[in-house]
Amino acid sequence: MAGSVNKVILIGNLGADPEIKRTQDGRPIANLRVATSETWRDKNSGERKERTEWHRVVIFNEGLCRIAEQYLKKGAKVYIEGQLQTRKWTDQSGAEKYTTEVVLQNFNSVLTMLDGRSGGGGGGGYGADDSMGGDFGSSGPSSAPRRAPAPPAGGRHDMDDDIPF
Amino acid sequence: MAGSVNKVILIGNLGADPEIKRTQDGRPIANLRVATSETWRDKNSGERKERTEWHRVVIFNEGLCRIAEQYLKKGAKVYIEGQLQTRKWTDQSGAEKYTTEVVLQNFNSVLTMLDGRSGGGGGGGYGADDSMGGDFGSSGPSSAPRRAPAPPAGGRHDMDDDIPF
Amino acid sequence: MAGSVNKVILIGNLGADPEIKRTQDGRPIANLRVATSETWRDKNSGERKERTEWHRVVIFNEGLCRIAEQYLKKGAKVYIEGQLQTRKWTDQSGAEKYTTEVVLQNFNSVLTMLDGRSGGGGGGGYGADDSMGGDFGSSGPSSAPRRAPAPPAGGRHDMDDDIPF
Amino acid sequence: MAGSVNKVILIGNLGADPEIKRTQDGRPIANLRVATSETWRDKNSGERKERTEWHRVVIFNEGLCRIAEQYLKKGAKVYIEGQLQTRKWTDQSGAEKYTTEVVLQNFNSVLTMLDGRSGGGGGGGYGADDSMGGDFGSSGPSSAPRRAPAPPAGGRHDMDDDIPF
DNA sequence: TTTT
DNA sequence: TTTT
Repeated sequence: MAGSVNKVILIGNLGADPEIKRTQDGRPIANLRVATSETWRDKNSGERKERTEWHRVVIFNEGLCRIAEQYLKKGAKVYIEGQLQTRKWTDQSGAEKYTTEVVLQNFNSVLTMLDGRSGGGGGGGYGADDSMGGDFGSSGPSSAPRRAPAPPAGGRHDMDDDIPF
Repeated sequence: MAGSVNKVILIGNLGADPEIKRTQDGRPIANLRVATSETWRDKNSGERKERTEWHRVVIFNEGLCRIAEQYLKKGAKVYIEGQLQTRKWTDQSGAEKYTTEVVLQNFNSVLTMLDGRSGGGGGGGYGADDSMGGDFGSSGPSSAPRRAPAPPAGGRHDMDDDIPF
Repeated sequence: MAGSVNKVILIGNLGADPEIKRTQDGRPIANLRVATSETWRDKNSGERKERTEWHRVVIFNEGLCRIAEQYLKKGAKVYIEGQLQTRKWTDQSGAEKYTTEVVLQNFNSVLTMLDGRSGGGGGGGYGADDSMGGDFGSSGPSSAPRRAPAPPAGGRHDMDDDIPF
Repeated sequence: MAGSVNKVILIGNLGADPEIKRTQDGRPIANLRVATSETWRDKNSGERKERTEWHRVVIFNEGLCRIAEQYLKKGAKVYIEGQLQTRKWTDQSGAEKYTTEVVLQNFNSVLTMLDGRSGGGGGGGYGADDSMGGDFGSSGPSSAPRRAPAPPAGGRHDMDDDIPF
């Protein structure tokens, strides 16, 4: 159609370790179960309420699969950008089913770990808050070499790194 | 869980006129079918490919329902911000089904018409490119002292309202 | 203009404790300095590079100001949704200056703490990963009649509020 | 810092035709002036108010520059995804200045035309509502085995390309 | 079922 | 300087 956008942004926690499968020709596919939740106080009763939503996240991007496999564990908090896709399938009884997933496949998919918890079982490894950028399959931010030359004055690098992050 | 985000952003076209229902206590619910699509050229064959995705959008917000009812028609291009929700239901045969929808219900839902096409049948009305802001149901003052001309804070008025809300 | 969107999404860390000021009529304004950074490996040299960007975030929303004041400290990791605004001002020498800020003021602003670090000095308090929702100034339920499981009726209060708003 | 996100989403109109410059080594840079605006009705006076915000958008991505050059004109409505960057420069009088821009440079930048208006002067050309994807500079195969018809993973081809990239 |  |  064009002029079209299909984007999902989630910040949530993994309900289980990632499941990694492989296609016949060897490419990895990672499946994540991600929970988001909202809490509010009931207007009438004053009770604290909570609603948790579970999302099926499927990663076809090879670099992001590797990240998922190596660093994500049950309980990890993640930032995800993907797109909505609904697929049809048939269960054992022959009944038609539809499943909607958040798919990370395109150039503009992002998977970032927001904490460094090792999760349920595994030995963590990856440090807290280490960046995992997005789409490891391609170039990446591509340095900003042209920043210096043309634009007025010295680059656009407001680096104040006395701050110890 | 908290520290959690569940956001869907769509720009797409309505596949049909909105369907408006009412709850027993009179509140409106609007259902939209929104198509997004992406096109690309096949790496190998060089063919032009297209993939269309259909989204179920459900609007519980009363103001946005009114907008949908009055101004949106089949074919209209819309900008939508909502959240993902999956609900379980049982069909006539007793089989359990799940349906995932993009829900516009919270304070941060947005529905904006991006063109003024009258669509399939109906007589348009609402002007091309008119904004329809988000969540017209409530507000809350407070202002932005340093901003010279600034919309009321807490207001949900990115709207063009000759519309009587 | 209408049919228009102006949205900024940041996940970053506070470079300093929030600064809270008050307008003459007593409303709070919070200023945050938020750093985002990206790292990548240089194509040619193979070196690891990093670029940090500093953002000025201004909160006019009263509830979010309180959150900032009470729970955010230097070093805290936050999720922010706001809008871009550029304002003109004149410095002491009479020179015209422009400053671009990420403003949290409207209904669709969000401020969420993504960790529970107490930051540079202060004693934390707010627990890790607690959500702080958006726009605490307003509310208004509305339920989700079709949602099968009765519980998740529709609050618009992505907040965790043992916090007394 | 890591675990960081810096994203701007705009839907607005071009205030002027794009300005295209070239670096010494021949790479194009496109500058856009994009207006977003919000309208609301004043709580007290009942007057209709409007606030327009002007954004400086800079495109370093070569494919997107070409799109801008060939298809965008004054008045065009666009969808933009980029990131915030502030750069420092010195004016003729030696005064230090800062300018904040929405930069389209990374893999996850998007520029999509939302209408087909030819704008102020020029002869249109590009059809209404054609998509123009994001970051045409690279790609990378891998596919989506379960998706019946699916765009190549890792590809950045939300594009309609009779355009020869 | 939309759109190009 | 756009758009409505």
